Amino acid sequence: MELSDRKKKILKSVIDSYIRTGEPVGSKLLTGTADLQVSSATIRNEMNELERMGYLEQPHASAGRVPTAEGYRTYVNGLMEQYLLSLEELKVLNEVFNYKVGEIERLMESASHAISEMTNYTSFSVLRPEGSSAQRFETLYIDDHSFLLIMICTDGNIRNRHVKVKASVTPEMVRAIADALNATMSGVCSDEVTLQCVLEFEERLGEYSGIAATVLRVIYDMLNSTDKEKVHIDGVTKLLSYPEFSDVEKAKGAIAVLEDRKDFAAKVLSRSGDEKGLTVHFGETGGDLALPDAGIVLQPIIINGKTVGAIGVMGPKRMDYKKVIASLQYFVDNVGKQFEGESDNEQEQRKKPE
Amino acid sequence: MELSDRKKKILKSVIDSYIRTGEPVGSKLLTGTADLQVSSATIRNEMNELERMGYLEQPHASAGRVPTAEGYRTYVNGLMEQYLLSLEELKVLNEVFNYKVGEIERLMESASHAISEMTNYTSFSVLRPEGSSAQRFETLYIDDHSFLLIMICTDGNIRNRHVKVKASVTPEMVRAIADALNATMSGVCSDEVTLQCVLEFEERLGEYSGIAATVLRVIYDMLNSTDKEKVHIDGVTKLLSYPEFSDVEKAKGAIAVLEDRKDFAAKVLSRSGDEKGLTVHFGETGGDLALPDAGIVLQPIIINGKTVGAIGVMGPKRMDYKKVIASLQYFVDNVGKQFEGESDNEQEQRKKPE
DNA sequence: TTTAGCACTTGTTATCTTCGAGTGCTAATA
DNA sequence: TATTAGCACTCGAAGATAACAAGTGCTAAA
Repeated sequence: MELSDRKKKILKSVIDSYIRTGEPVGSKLLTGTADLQVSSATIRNEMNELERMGYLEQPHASAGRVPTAEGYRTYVNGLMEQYLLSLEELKVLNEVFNYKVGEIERLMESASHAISEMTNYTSFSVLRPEGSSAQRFETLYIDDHSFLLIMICTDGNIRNRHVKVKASVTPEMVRAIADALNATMSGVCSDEVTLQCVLEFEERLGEYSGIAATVLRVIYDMLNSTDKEKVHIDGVTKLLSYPEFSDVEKAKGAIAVLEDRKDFAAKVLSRSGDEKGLTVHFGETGGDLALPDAGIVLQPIIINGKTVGAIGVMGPKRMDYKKVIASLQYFVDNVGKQFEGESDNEQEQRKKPE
Repeated sequence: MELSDRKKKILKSVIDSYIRTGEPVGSKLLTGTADLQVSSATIRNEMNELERMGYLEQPHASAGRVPTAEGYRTYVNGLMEQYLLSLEELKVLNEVFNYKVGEIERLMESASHAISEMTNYTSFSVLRPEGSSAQRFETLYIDDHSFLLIMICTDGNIRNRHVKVKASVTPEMVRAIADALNATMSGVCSDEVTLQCVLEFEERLGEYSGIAATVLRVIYDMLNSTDKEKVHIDGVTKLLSYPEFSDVEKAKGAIAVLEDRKDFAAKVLSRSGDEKGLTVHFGETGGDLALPDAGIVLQPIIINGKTVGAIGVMGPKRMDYKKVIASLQYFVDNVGKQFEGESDNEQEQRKKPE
């Protein structure tokens, strides 16, 4: 059923007010608001209908109205006005782009921090695990007792480790290690490292085989760490400032969801895989991201058609969606600009917003 | 003033009980406890004295006694018995050593996680910023559009970045970059990069100078990120389970201290610099680590005489110090074994605890 | 269709009481 | 002299009660 113009106006006013104060809003409060030139009684009637239609509800019989999940949904999908980021806010966000060059991971962490600060909600960023396998290995001689072991993955990502050993190493030895690795281990991922690989690797090392065990350990660790979700969380305490979380149990519930990083990352990423754009999850209706008292806004980060992760905000259900959405969208738009087209740093430095 | 044996026994019993239940403990409760064969009246008298001596206090006139900071201090410094880690617990901790080879950073993070799980308190690990300057640069050609830029610091640490550029790169170009960097930038730290350096670097790049801006940006970022404290926090929600933090404001206070990572790291590290061993901070008396309701146990991590960071636990003031201390000490002892003597992996793999 | 008026509902807040745990003190006891 | 039983006292926690305020739905009039 379509909402009349007046109903829309009232619904919007109720939600705006509720977002601002957190108090259930009554008919009298709305009387002067907006361009509603009607009495409180009329508003009461309308609110009554809005309640029966499922957009509002009463916490208890003699309180004002509070938006339902459905109410929030229609609010977000059209009722709310657009939020224009202030110059101050733009400056903060742009600084993120100025100082974090190239690396999406730290760029997202910084952005997450900035967004948490400017919205005053908890924010998070999640990076999709790589899951790719090793394509090529390189080594770099550092000094008598250490060398750098570099793994170049099939997807272009790079992992490396500084390997320190008791025995003294030489540039030739380090080169031999790279050769042996490339001969035996290229293209494998962590569960494909068979005993045969290992033995062959040792054999190929020849006179240097004494170091094989150490190298294999490091390799094993590198292969495994590639496919680990990276979750960054910012501003947890902010959540605790809102009255909806003044009950510790509720606060614990919300924070626990974030703290179980592995599980949280899985949920966020599966959701970001399905949806290409920003999604909003209110309370219980968030599916696997269900949280009775919190709302979550989730923005997948897609670069060159690949979902590389997501960034988002968690706040009370009544959070300032327009501001949160504007911030996230500004970020993702600029990330796009910066990384699209074979991720070029140099060119983008000129284009980047001032 | 020395405490009589009986006073010690009573003080210990009070604290043991308070740690267990969180309730102020009264004289009657202690009657049957331990080997105290005296009436509640006698205990009352003793407790009265212990209060006047500053070891106990009453939350209000008609409640039981609660330990003061001084009480906890004497408890920790001798009254409490030693906690023996269970086989289960040893296994969990040892697994940390088994799976994280070599890299102190992730080893500490994993240990922090394990310790949080087994003690049920919040834990954290802090890494001292390096602050060293670049000694030498290396580059490694990856593909047409990217190369690896490696910075070897004066203290032996290594930072590196995968630099992606639009223009196509060649192995020779990449080599030229390394040479130019080594000629102009070795030995500098971030605030010593002068305009002169920059210009000279560009000049030395010669025909490749088009890439200078990108490289400099990355270098600048690397130089700065070296001296960033790394703080890892685990099990924040655990704190919220204790009644002393059932007031959100108190919980917020405690968590906020952890969340202001920069500030927290500074405090932890300054404290870890002064003290060589494990320290315990109770409530207000923690100096700069002051927290009205929380206790902190802090264990510096010292490798080859250098304080590289610290690991610690935060819980309610009445936390199970013996267990926390035992866990932290076990960890630090084994870290010592693993990394002492020019940090050798290979040798230690045999020694490491099973 | 709108509105003024009113009875009704219900959470909030404050006040008061009761209850119980625990104390300190005194006087008796070993 | 050290210990203990007994008791009056204190003070917070928990519960009951009442006053209050906010907000509603409904009715009847405009």
